[in-house]
Amino acid sequence: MPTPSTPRSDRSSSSTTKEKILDAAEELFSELGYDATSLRAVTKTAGVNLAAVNYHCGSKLGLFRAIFERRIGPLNRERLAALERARERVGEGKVIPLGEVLRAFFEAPVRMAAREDPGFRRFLRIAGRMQSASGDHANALVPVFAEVREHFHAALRAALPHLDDRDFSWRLHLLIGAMCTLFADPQRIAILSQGHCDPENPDEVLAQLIAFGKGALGAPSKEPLDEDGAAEGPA
Amino acid sequence: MPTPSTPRSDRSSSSTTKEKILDAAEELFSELGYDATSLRAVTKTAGVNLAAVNYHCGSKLGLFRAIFERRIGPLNRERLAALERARERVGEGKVIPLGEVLRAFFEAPVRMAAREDPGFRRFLRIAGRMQSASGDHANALVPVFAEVREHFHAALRAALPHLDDRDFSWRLHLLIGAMCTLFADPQRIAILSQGHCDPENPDEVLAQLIAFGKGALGAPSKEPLDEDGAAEGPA
DNA sequence: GGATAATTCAAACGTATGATTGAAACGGGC
DNA sequence: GCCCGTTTCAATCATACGTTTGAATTATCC
Repeated sequence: MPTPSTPRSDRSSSSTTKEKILDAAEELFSELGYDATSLRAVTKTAGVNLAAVNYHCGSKLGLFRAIFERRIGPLNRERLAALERARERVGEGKVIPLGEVLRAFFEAPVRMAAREDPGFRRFLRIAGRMQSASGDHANALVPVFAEVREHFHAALRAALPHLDDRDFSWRLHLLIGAMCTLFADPQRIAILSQGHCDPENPDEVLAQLIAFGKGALGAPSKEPLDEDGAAEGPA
Repeated sequence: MPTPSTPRSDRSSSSTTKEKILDAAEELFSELGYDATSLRAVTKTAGVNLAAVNYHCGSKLGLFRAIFERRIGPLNRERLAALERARERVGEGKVIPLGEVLRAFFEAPVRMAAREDPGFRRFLRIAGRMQSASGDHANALVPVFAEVREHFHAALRAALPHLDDRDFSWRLHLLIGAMCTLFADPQRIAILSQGHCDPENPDEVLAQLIAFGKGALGAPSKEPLDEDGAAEGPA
């Protein structure tokens, strides 16, 4: 029963074995997926012994969970804090405007991915892929997003009184799917848009996500009866 | 070099070996993913010999491609036909309204998945997952969607003159991501919405996708300068 | 109905995987 | 300076994988 209380007193020389493993696994999982990544490839990339991952994480599934344990806390905290700031800004009982809620929802992951640490970007890619994955490793982290989801669900619901429950659920689900697709492979849009879009620019990504989300969530509830479905967007 | 010219004269008793393989593979790939599905599981489910898949499809990757070869033709044809019908409806040089283009884009997969054949639903699930997958099997079918994508790209572009190229590319990419997430796991929204949403009802799915897409794509190009991001959706 | 091609089958091949072992090396506390 | 808990390491286990083989079986054509 190894319960590493104080892993190392001196970690000046690079990093812990476990951190090296997590970094390597993050990289490989994000590029190859869970199944296609072998522990041998992980330990080789990390420059550690094969048995180290079982020692530090217990199993391959434990390694996957450990990746999330390292990153999900800061991300969730930042998201909820941003929502709280928005709530304080508008006042106690007031409804937070849609754009503000969406900004609070998108800003943390976008900004954190843009900061120098490439590990977080890779983590986001893994997380985005889990939206449409199955298996133990995917099921293991359903609860991990539950709290954030509930808070933003409530805030968005309040900002969208014109929608009934069904419309609201549909749109929120689709919007999260759009976000996850973006996170799952940011480079794809750079290629498909032939360079028009720059997924490396956090301001651009954020602005686009918010504009997209506002339009999608804020669209009218029931289709107006006129048949021509021309864009009613531009004021 | 087996080149099965006429596979079978009598196929009254159930189906061909290859069809049994494709059906089983479709089921397992859609539930477990490509890597987690073994040929042994496929052949066992299909009730055929293990070597049959290599005989009929060449390899596991060939099996994956064969699944797409069977389904993608009818889907693409139906989508392009729907777009063509919409084009004829509005007249030669006219711009097809956004809602019509979106309907042509979404209707075929939604309707085809709703018809009795459960195989197509599974195929859609596989296809949706490929949006955020990597590896040979995912790369193998990039060109498979190219033609449809180009046609709808052009039609949507014409319907959205108020957007610049960058905004347009962002929104289209995000919209396709939202759709793929839905196809990749239709049951998820039924669970997360606590039964409010019924992904089995094609009319509901179609209406929601179109409403979502119209709002998302049709949203104003540049953020209005007023700071409160209240929903401008409801007229 | 016999030759010929197409298909099915059981068995095996070589390799890769996740996990485990037990001994060796390391580290801090006294 | 020795002891003990922690960590590393090479070696190995059992299993699962995709693929291949060659013989047996079945369908097709003349």
